[in-house]
Amino acid sequence: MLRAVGRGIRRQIVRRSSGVRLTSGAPRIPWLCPSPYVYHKPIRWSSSNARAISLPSETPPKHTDRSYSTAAAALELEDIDTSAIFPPLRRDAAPYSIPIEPLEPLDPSQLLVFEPPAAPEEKCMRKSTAGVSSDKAEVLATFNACIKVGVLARAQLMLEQITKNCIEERDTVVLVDAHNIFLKALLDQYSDSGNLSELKVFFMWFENKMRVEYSIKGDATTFALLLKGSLNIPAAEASKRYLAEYINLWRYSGRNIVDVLESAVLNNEEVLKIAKICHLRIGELSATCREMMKEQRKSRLEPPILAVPDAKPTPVKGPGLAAVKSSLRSLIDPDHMPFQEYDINLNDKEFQIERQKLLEEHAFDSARERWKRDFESLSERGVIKQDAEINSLLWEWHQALVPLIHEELKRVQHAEESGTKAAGAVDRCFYGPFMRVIEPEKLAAITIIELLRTHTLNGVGAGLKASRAVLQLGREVELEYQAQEVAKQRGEGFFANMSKAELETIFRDRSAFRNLISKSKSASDLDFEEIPEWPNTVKVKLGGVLISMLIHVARIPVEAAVPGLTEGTESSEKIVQHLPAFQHCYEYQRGRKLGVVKLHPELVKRLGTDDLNFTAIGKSLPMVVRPLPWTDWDEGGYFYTRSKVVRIRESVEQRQYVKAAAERGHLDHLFAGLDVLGRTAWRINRRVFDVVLEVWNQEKAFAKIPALNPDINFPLEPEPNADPKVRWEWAREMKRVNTARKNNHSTRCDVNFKVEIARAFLFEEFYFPHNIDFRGRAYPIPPNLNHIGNDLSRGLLMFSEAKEVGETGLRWMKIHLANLAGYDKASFSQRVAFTEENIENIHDSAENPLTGNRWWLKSDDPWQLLASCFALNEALSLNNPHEYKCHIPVAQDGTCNGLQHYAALGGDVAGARQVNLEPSDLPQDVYTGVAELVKASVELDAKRGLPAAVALKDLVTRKVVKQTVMTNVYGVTFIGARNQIENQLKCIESLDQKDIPALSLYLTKKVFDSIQEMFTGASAIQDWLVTCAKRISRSVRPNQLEHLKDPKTGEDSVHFMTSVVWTTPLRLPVVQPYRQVASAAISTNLQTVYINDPYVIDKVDSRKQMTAFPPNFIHSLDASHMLLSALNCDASGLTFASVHDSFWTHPSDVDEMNRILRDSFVALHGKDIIENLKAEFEERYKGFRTLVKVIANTPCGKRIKLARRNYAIENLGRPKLTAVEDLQWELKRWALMQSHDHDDRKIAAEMVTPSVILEKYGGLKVNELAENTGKLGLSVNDYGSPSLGDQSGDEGSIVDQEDILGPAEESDDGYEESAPLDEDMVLGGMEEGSRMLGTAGDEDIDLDDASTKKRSRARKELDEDGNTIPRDNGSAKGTLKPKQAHIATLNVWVELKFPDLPPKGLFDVNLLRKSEYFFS
Amino acid sequence: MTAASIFRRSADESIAHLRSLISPYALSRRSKLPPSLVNWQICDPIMDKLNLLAYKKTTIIDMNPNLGVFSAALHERLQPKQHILLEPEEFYGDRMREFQKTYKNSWYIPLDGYDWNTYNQLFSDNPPPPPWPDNFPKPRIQATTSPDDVNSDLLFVGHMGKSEKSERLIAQFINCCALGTWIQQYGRVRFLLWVPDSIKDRYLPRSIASRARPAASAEAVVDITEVASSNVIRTGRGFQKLPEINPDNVEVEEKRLTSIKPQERKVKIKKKLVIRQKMVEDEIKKLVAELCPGLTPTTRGRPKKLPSKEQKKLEETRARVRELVEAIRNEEPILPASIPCKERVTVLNRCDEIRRRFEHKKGAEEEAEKIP
DNA sequence: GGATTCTCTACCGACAATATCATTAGGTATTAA
DNA sequence: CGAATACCTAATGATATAAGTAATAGAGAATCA
Repeated sequence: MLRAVGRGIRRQIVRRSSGVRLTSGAPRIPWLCPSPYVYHKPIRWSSSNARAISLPSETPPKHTDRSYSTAAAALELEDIDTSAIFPPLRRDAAPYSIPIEPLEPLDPSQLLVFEPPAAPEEKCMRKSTAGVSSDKAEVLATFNACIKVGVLARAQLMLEQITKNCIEERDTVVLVDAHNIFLKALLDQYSDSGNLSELKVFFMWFENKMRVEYSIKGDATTFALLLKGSLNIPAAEASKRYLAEYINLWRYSGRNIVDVLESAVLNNEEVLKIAKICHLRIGELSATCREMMKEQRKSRLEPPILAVPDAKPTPVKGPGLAAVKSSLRSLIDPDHMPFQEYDINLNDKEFQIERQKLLEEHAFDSARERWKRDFESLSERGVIKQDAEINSLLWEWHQALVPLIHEELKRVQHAEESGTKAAGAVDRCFYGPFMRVIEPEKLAAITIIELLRTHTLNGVGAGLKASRAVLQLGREVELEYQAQEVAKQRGEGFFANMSKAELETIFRDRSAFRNLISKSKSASDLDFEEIPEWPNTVKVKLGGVLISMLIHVARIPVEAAVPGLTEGTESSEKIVQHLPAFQHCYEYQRGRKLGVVKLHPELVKRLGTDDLNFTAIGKSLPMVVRPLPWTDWDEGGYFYTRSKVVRIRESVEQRQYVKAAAERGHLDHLFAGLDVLGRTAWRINRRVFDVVLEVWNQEKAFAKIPALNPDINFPLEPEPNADPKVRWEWAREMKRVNTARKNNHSTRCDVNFKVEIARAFLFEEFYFPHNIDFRGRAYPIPPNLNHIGNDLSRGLLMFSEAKEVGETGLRWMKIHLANLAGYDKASFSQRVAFTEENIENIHDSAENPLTGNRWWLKSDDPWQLLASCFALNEALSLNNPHEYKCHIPVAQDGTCNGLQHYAALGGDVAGARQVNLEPSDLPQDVYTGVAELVKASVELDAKRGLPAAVALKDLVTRKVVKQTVMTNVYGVTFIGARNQIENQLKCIESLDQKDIPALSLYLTKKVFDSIQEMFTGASAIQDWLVTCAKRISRSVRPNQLEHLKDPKTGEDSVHFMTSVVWTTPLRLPVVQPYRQVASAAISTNLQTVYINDPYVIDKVDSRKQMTAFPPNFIHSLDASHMLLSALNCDASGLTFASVHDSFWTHPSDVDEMNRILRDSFVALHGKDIIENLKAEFEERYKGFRTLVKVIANTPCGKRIKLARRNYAIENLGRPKLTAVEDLQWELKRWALMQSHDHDDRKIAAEMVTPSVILEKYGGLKVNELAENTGKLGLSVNDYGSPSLGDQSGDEGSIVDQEDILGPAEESDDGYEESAPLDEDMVLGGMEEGSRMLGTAGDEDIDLDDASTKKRSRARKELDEDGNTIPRDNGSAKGTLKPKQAHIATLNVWVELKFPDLPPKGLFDVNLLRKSEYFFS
Repeated sequence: MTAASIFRRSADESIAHLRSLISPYALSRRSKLPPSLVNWQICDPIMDKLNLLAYKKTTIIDMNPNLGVFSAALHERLQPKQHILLEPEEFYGDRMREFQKTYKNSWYIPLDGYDWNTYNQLFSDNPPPPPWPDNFPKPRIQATTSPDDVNSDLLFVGHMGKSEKSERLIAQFINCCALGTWIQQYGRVRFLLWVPDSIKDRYLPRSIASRARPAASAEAVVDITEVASSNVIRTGRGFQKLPEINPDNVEVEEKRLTSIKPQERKVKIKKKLVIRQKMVEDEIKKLVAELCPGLTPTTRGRPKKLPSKEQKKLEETRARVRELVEAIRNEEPILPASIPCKERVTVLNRCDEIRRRFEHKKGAEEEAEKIP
C-alpha cells in the first residue's frame, strides 16, 4: 500500500524540490544555473521529507516523527469501523498524537532563510508587444488559460515569451513544464482531430523550437510525451523509428529510460506497447514499474481514476444527484423543507460530500436558478414590476449581460486574430483568454453577485470604490476558475468513489491524504506544479470589463410622481422609469480623485430591506461537511475552492517562507490545530434566529440592529452669513451625521446578509474552515456570519453537538450568563449569585424576549445573553437541570491576554498578579490596577498644588485608562494614547472643555509611567524587541554589497532590505511584510486603477517594522498558545472554538478546558522564548551590518571622525567618506578577518575602522544615542555594563593618533579613558526598577532614566560648545521656532548584534496552574 | 545697517541683505512658508498702479508681513488709522517689534491670520485676551450702506505661501465673499495678496483648458486681477501674462543666479543636461533653420549633401547656437558672445521663447488684487 | 555625510487616487547617397 | 544596403484635485548642499 503511495508521490516531491530551487538540487538543464533566490544553506531533509521520498522498495520509514508514524500505522493496522467514518468524538483514537509541549526551537541549520534582493527591484516593465506582456506571472497565467481553452496559437505566443523570461531568469523548472504542457496540448489536439499535420507540428516543436532554438533538452515527461506521440504515428515503421530515436536520445544523455516510462503521461498499455515495440527487456523496467502494473489491476486504495487517467467520470453513487440538489434547495428556497422528498440519511457522508461539492461548484448556478424562478413566477402572477423581488431584477440583468459577454468574446477573438493595435484590442488580448475559461452565464452571475456583495461589505454609502470592486471581481472570477480546475483535477469521483476506509483516511492521516491529492494532481493531467495565479493586471482588467458591461446594462425601475401642472405640485399620476442601477463617477477625498461605482438609491434601499434569499451569497460559505485537512500552504478547507493557509498580503516573501515551511513539514502541527478548529460543528440557534427575524422585519433599531430609517437629528444650519467658524463646525457635524447614517445602512445590509446565511443554514450542521494571518492567529474563512463576528453573529451560532451540563456545567452556564450581562469582575461565586438573583429577569427574557421587560437588552452583548437566557431557562425548567443538554458555548477570556504574555515573559510579579497569572481569590483587573496607581500619583501631585492634578484628582477611573492600557500592548504612541484619554475626558462634564488637551497630556504621562511601573520587565522586553527590530531593519546582508548599484541611478547606494523574520513555537515562519509599496497603474474599461504592485520587493519600512514587531511577536505567541490549546482540547475530546484570546467550549467541559489552557500556557512559557528568539536572530542575521547612531560629541565620536577623514584622504584623496564607502571599508576588514590567511587576519587586526573605535570606547552600550524610550521607559542599552561615562575631562581634546592606531591590546585603555564613572549614570536594570517603584513621584529623581540623562548630557555638551544658543520658547511655532538642542550624531556600521536580554523578574509561570481566574 | 533702516527706506539696505535676514530654509525651493518681498523698490510702482486714494484713515489687517517690506511701503503711503500685523512666526518677532516702534498706529500681534479666532477676538465686543496688548484700540468698522459697495475703511494685505494651509485660506476667503461672512460682512473689502504662481493660476487660469472649478466659482463672486508679477518666464501652455510693472524691477523672492558659482552650477545642471538633450536639439534646429535659410533640409528624409563650404558654415552656426541654447537652458545670466551680431539679434529675439521652453521657474509671487 | 524639516502617530483580520500634460525614448517611414 | 532625418506612439514623470489643521511631542525618514 505504501509502495503505491510512494510511486505516485515521488515525482511530485522531486519536482517540488526543484520548484523552490534548492541549491542542493542540481539544475535539470546543465547550462542553466539556479536562480538567485536560493536557500541560504543547503537543506537537511527533515524526517517527514525523508519519509516522503523514500522509495517504495524500502521498508516503511523509521518512526522518527511520532504524529505521522502513528497515523500511518493506524492506516494499515486498524480495523476500520465503517459506520463511524466521521466520529463526532475521537477521544479513543486521537488522530494526531500531538505533544502537549510546544515544539523545540529549530536547529539553526533548519532555519528557513531567503534573501531579499539587494536593492529595490524595478517595477515590472509591462512592455507589451502585440498583446504579449513581458511580465512573467502574467504570461504564465495567460498561457495556462489559453491551453485550457485550447487556443494554441496564442498559447504559442505566450510560450515564446515565457521561454525568453525563463532563460533570462534561469528558471528551468517552469520552462520545461511549460513546454511539456504545450506539447501535451498539441498532442491532444491531434488525438481529437486525427489530422496528421498536427502531429507533425508536435514533433517540429520539439525538434526545431525546443532543441534547436532554445536548447531545451527536456525531462522525463517531455520524452514520455514524445514516445506517446511516436506511438500515435499511424505508420508502424515510422512509429518504431521515432520511438527508437527518442529512447536513444534519452539514453544518450545518460539517463535511465525507466524514468520516462514511469511518467504519468504514459498509461500502462502504452508502456507495454513501447516495451514490446522497442524490445525493452522486462528486466529493464524497474521494480517499481512492474510493481505498479500489478497493483493497478487490483488496487484497493487507489481510486480508479488513478489507474486510468482518462477515465470518464463514474456516475454518482448513493441517493443521486437529484436528491443532493433537492437537499440544497433549502439554501436557495426558504420555503423548502429539506429532506422531505427523499429518504435521506443525513449521516451518510458520501451524500454530504456530494452536497458540499455542489455547494461549492454550483453556488453561482444556484443563485441564477433562483433568480430565474422568481422572475418566472412573477411574470405568471403579473405583478407590477417595481414591486418585484430583487431577484427577478437580477435575472433581467443577467439576461442582458450574457449576450454582451458573448459579443465581447467575439471581439476578443477578432482582436487576437487580427493582431491590430487598435484601442481596446490590446487589452482584449490580455484579458480575453481569462474571460473564456468561464462560461458567460456564470461570469454574468459572478459579476452581479460580487458587485452587490462588495457593496455591502465595503461600500461607502451609495457607492463603492471602483478600484476595489474591480479587483475583487477579478479575484472572484479567478477563484471560480481555480475551483473549476481543482474539480477537474480531482475528477468527478475523487471523493465519492472512495471507499469508506479511504474517506476515513482523509481525515485521519494528513500525509496519506496529501499523497492522495498529489496523485490526483499528477494523474489527472499534465499541469504546472500549481495553477498559475492570475496577476493583478488581468484580474483588474477583467473586472473592469465585466463591471462596465453591467453598468451599461443594469437598470432598475423607479417610480416617480409626474409633476403637476402648476409648479411645485405633483399630480397623482405616477410613472415608472427604468434608470441605470449603477453609475461610474469620481469623487474627491481630501482633494484626491477617487473612482466610485454608485448604486442607484433605490437599489441601495432594496439591499437594506428586500429578502436577499441567497441572492448575493457567493463562495466561501460555511461548509456542510468537515473541512478537508490542511495538507499544504494552499490545500485544505474547501473541497474545490482554493484557499491559502496563511492570509499573505500579496507578499512574495511571505509566500516563499510559508511554502518552504509547508514543504519541510514544519507546519504540520499548525495544520493539525487548524483542522481542530475546522471540525467544530455549528448550527443556528433557532430561537435566537426567530427573535432576530422578528426584530429585523420591524425595521426599527433594536439590540444593535439599526433601524431602516433612523431618526436623524440633523444639526440646524446656521445663517449663511454666520461666522465662518460656526458654519464650519456645522459642516463638520453634518459630515459626522452623514457618515453615521451611511454606517447605519451598511450595518443593516450586513445584518441582512447574516440573517440570510443563517436562514439558509437553519437546518444544517456546518463547519468553518480556518486559516491564519501571517502571525498565526486563526480566522474562519467564511465572511459575514462566523463566530468571531459581532454579538449578533455569535448569538446566532451555537455548537451543533449538545452535551449534558452536569453540576459544574450548570454553574458555568450561570457564570457565562453573568459575564455576558457585564458582571464579569466579581468572583465566580458572586457571578453565580448574580445570575441567581436575576433569575426572574432571565426567565422573562427567555419567555418573552420582545414583549417582556427586555432585561437582556441592557447588556453590551444582548444576543449572546439572550441565547444564554434561553438555554439557562430551559435547563432550569427541567426536573433535573443537570441533565440539560447544552449547545451554547461558554467563553473564557484572558484578562488582557497580551499583557499576560508580556508579564510571563518579563517575570513581572506585580504585573502577573494584575493579569491573573497568580492565584488569587478574586479576579484582578489590570485596568483598575493601573487606574489606582495613577490615582495615587495624581493625588500626590494635587497635594503639591499642581493644577492639572487638582482638576483630575477624583476623575481617574478604570474607564479612562482602559483603552490606553489595552493598546499599550499594540505599541500605542504617546500622542495616540493622549487622544484616547482626551476622548474619555471629554465625556466628563465637570471638566472645562478648554483645559482638556493639557489635562490629557498630563494624565497620559501618568498612565504611561504607571504601566511601566507595574510591568517593568514587560516594558524592558518590549523595548528590547523594538531595538532588535530597529537594528534588523536598518541592516544589510554581507553579500548585499555585491549588488550595490542602484538600478535606477546606476550609483552605488545602500538599501535596507532586511525584514524581521522569526519562527513561532509552532514553527510558523513569520515575516513582517512592511515595505515601501510601489503602486502600479492598470488601465481598464472603467478607469485607470492604481494598485500596489506585489511583485516588487522594495525597501523595508523600518518604522513599521519597529512599531509592529512587539505586538506581532506577542500575537504569534498567543496564536501558538491557542493552537496548542486547541490540539490538546481536541485530544481530550472537547469541542473547541476560539476568538484569539477567548476560548469556547461546552459548559460541562469548561474546567477541563481551563486546565488545558493553563497547562499550555505554562508549557509555552516554560521554554525560554525570548532567549530562543535571540538565538534565532543571531543565527539568521549572522554577519549582517547595521547602521547605528552614535553621539558625535564625545572622544569616541571625535576619534571616529578623525579616522574617517584620514582614511578618506589616504585612499580616496578627499576628506569625506560616503556611507557606502564607509560600509565597504568595514566589510573589507571583516572579510579579511574571516580569511584563512594569517597575514590577512593580521592586516585586519591593524585596520582601525569606525566600528573598531566604537568597540574600543565601550561599544554601543555607552555611545549609542538612546532612542525609543518614550513608550515604556527604559532603554535597553542600560542593561549590562554600568560604564556610562561623562567625558567632560576630555572635552574637546582629541585622543592621540598613536593611541588609536596602536596595538589592539590597548583597547581597555580606551575603555577606561572613556568611562570615568559618574554616579548618577550607574543604573543597573534591577536597581532601576526597584528604585523607580520606591521613588515614584519624588521630584528630585522623578522617574528619569539613564537614557534621558544620556541625552541631556549630550545636550549639555552642546551648550558648552556654544553651538546652540538657548532661546526662550515664546509663543513661536511653525518651522522657525527656536530649535531644540540638537544632538549631533554619527552613523557607524557595526556588526548586527542584539542587546543583552533584560533581566527577568521573579515571577514563576508555574504558579499560574492554580490561578482560577487566569481565563475567566 | 539696522533693521530699522529698511523701514526708512534708505537705499543702502540692499536686497541681498534683506534676503539674508530670511531663514535659509524659507528661501529654499522646498519651502512652503509664506515668502517675503525683498525688493522694496517695486512697492511704489505697485501702489501707483492701485487706486488707493479712497483709503484714508483706514484699518489694515496685515497677514504674515514677514520682513515687513511691503507693509512699510503701504504704511507710508496710506498712513492708516490702524495697522494690525498678524505675524505668528517668532522668527520675525524682532523685526516686527522694530516695525511697531518705527510706524505709529501699527500693532504687532503674534497670532495666526489663519485662525478664525484671531478675527473673532479682534471684532468681538469683549476686550481681547493676552497676546493682544491691553491698550489695543479695537477697530470699529462701519459696514457700508450697500453690501455691494467697497469698504475703504478696511484693507486686507498679506503674503501667502505654497502650503496647503495658504491654499485653503484663499479658498475660504472667496467663500466668505460669496456668503458675505467674516470681514466681508462690512461690505466689499479689498484684499491685496502676494500669492505663488500655483495659486494665481488656479483663479486666473492661463488657458481655457486649465480653467477649472475654482476659477469659475471665484469669478462668480469676486473680481480678481493680477497687479504685478515677477519676470519669471512661466512654463507650460497657455498665454504668458506679461508683468505690467516694469519687469526688471519686480524682483521677488528669487535666488540670484549670480550667487551661484559656475562650478557648482555645473554639478547641479548635470542632470538637466542629460534629460533635456532632445529639447536643446530641437531648439537648435529651429534656430539654425532661421539663421541659415536654404541650408537646412526641407524634406522629411535624409538631407541633401551640401558643398563642403556651406556644410562647414552650417556646422559652425550649429555649434554657436548650441552654445547659446545650452546657456539659456543652464540659466546662465550672460549669453556667450561668440555669436556674430546679426545672428545674435535673431537669437535674442527668440530668447524669451526659448527660456519659456526651458521653464526657468522660480518661486515667484504674484500680487493679485481682489475687489470683492 | 550633516543639518533641517517633514511625517506620522495601535496590531491583526482589511486592500489600494486619477486624469492630464510635458517630455523623452524608441521604433518606423522616408529620403538621398 | 546603410545613413540620416522626421514623424509617431508608448512610456514616464509631474502636477492638480478639495478646501479648515486643532493641538499636542518625539523619533525616524527624507531632502538638500
